[in-house]
Amino acid sequence: MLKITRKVEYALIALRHMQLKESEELTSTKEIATRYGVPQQLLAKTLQHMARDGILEAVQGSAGGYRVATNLDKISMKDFFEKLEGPLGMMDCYFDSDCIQIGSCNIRVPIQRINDNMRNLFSQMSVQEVTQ
Amino acid sequence: MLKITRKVEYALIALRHMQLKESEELTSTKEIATRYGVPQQLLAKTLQHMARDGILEAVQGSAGGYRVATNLDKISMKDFFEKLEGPLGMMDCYFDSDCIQIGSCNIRVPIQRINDNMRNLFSQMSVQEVTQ
DNA sequence: TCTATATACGATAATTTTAGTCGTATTTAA
DNA sequence: TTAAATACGACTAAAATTATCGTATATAGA
Repeated sequence: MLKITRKVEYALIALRHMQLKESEELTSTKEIATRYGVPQQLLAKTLQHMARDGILEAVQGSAGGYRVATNLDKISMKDFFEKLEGPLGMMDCYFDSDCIQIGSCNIRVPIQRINDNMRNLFSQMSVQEVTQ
Repeated sequence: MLKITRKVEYALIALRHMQLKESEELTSTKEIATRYGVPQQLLAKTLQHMARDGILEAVQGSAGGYRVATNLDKISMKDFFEKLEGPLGMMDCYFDSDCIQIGSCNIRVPIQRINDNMRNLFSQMSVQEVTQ
């Protein structure tokens, strides 16, 4: 429970790796995959995902690759998680309300309180803090 | 990602239900299962688990059941999670160090920092706060 | 003493989620 | 033209979670 996924893990590894370089320099999927022993195809999807979300800029073609496209100080870990994995809730009923038991559930409100705390924690933490 | 499990969910539902009663009164698995529409066998295991951990007291036999056996104000959500689900880490390497990539991993330390924050959050929150 | 109704718990099955792979298309530097 | 890169939907595999089964034991009450 309360585990981050490989997708997020690989994304953070990639961002941290890129931040060790000059900001204009490109990094290929292969470079990261071999350097950190990570499955290249899955990493590729993750980087593509981040490119779609505007976190990375992709350069296509033979000498292509990715570079950081935004100020990571301005992105919270909460937003980062949600870009990659969707809504951040400890239980689905935080967003979805189609749970049949919703009328009889006695912990919905308290769980939402916990969840607010967790979202708040990750709202106050920037990606930069993690990858710098 | 970052989801609590049904086991924890059912445990919280049960505790909250019991706290609405006189402290000596017993609650059976069936009572909670039918009241909240929760699978009885799985709930049973969860309650047994809590009994082993000293959170609940079990009374066997025909008119048996469970009652809260401890001061829930004194148990943090972190300890509660760990009793039910084991070590609370966003990545396994927080506890296990047999990851092959541990030498080349560039995010171990930052991830541990995040994890410390999360553990800290749940350390400061009592079960009572959630189930009262 | 018998029966109904509880808890106790290991083993197993089903389901869901996560992780990883495949195949193909497109882009572009050399 | 070729090699090496990104783009991406479809699919498969693996792992984790959720749920069930079967059996044993305890005990209140008829």
